[in-house]
Amino acid sequence: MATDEEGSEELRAADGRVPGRRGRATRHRLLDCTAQMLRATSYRDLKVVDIAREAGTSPGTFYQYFADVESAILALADDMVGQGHRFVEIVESTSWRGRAGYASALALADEFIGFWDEHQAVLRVVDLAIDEGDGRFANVRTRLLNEVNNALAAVIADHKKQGRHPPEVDPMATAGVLVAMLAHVSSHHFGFEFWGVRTGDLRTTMARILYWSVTGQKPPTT
Amino acid sequence: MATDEEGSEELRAADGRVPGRRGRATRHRLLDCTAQMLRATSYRDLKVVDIAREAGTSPGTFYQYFADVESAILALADDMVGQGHRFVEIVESTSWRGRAGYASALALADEFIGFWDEHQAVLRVVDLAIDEGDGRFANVRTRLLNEVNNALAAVIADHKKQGRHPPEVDPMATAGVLVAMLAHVSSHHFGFEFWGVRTGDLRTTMARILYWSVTGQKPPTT
DNA sequence: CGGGCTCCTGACGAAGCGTCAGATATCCTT
DNA sequence: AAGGATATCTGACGCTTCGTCAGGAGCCCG
Repeated sequence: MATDEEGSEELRAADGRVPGRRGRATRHRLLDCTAQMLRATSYRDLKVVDIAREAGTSPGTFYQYFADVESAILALADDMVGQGHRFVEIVESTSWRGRAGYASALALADEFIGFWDEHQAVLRVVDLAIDEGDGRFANVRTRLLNEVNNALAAVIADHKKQGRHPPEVDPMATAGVLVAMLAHVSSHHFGFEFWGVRTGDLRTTMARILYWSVTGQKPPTT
Repeated sequence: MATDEEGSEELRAADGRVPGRRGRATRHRLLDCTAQMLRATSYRDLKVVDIAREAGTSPGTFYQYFADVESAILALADDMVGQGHRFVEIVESTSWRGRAGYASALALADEFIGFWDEHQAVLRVVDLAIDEGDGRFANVRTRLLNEVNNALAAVIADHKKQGRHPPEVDPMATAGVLVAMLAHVSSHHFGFEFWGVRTGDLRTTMARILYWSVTGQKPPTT
């Protein structure tokens, strides 16, 4: 079904063998150095030789564990996917009614902004690779956001069932657009400073749009 | 003040001279081939040699007019900026009240989706280069969207003055988030098919969010 | 202690980049 | 219309980075 390549059970080296203790340690060291150098250097300037040297090994060794630099970053991104659950917990924590609901909206905006700040180095490469048409990274992004998306869609569908949304509201499309907004604005919030817009204002704005789109009600005045 | 490099008045070749008739023709031919090959090939696989050969010339000639492939695409992107005016016309065409306003919202969503489909090859590289921290492309994107952004902010500010928005609404931040949403969803609308969301649904969803965020009113039922 | 497996090395050929000295085309002057 | 000056083009070259591979070093166990 799925390729054996990055199979979840067995880790394989380039030559097909299953790495032992020493091999796994080297692989891990290479990943650490990749992550560390990704924060300092621009992704395009990340050379295999440099990573290998930083990890105290040689380029040949790097290629034993990863097909290229992107594959190494893909592994880093993969480790990040599980943390997408943080978003779901916020979405499902309240009924989204009244002030508590608006607080959830704010919390969700905060969580997105914080998450993107925390993982910006890796996430930037994810977006970059997706723009270049790399399906492996599109898959990672989908897995990261799928849960929140579905959770949000469920809440919206619920509100629709209670007559708070007109029939033409599509819960899945609405959730998708909201998640896209959250992810993209979080990713580029520094770029807004050109227009004199501070992150705090973006946070409130996104929370208001979120609250209205989910509940169909105006946000409570603060 | 600004660099003379890409000065709006005088076009310069690599050696500093102002190109004549033949030179400008060659430059134009190179740009055309770049645009054409960008649609067929992935940006990463775009080689200077290939572009030059396609244009019936040699790599040396390419470097006479552009520092690298990115610079050529930057020139293409620059030519696109002026068309951003299409968005402004829609924003300013009505008072945003009632059905006519909602029609504007729909039209704006359509225009964004259409524009991104039309220029996807170049816009993809723009986003890509921005993610890599290239200020020249960030500048292009800003110039492309600045007008709509300001126009939208003005409309929102107007509605706020009329008491349709609470004081905590920041027109500039709201406009920024809306434009970000429009641009990003338009750019990735095919990616939504994973969730079974069709472009038509995205269009309606964005128009609703747009209408509410601008006017503070629920969209009229269709 | 030695055979066999695991793991690592660093030099190498391929490929793309950007440059430059010289060749060619075009224009202008007289 | 010839001839010189300027504009434009060429393609081979040196450089860098990439990914590979044949062989060497380390480790474990009988």
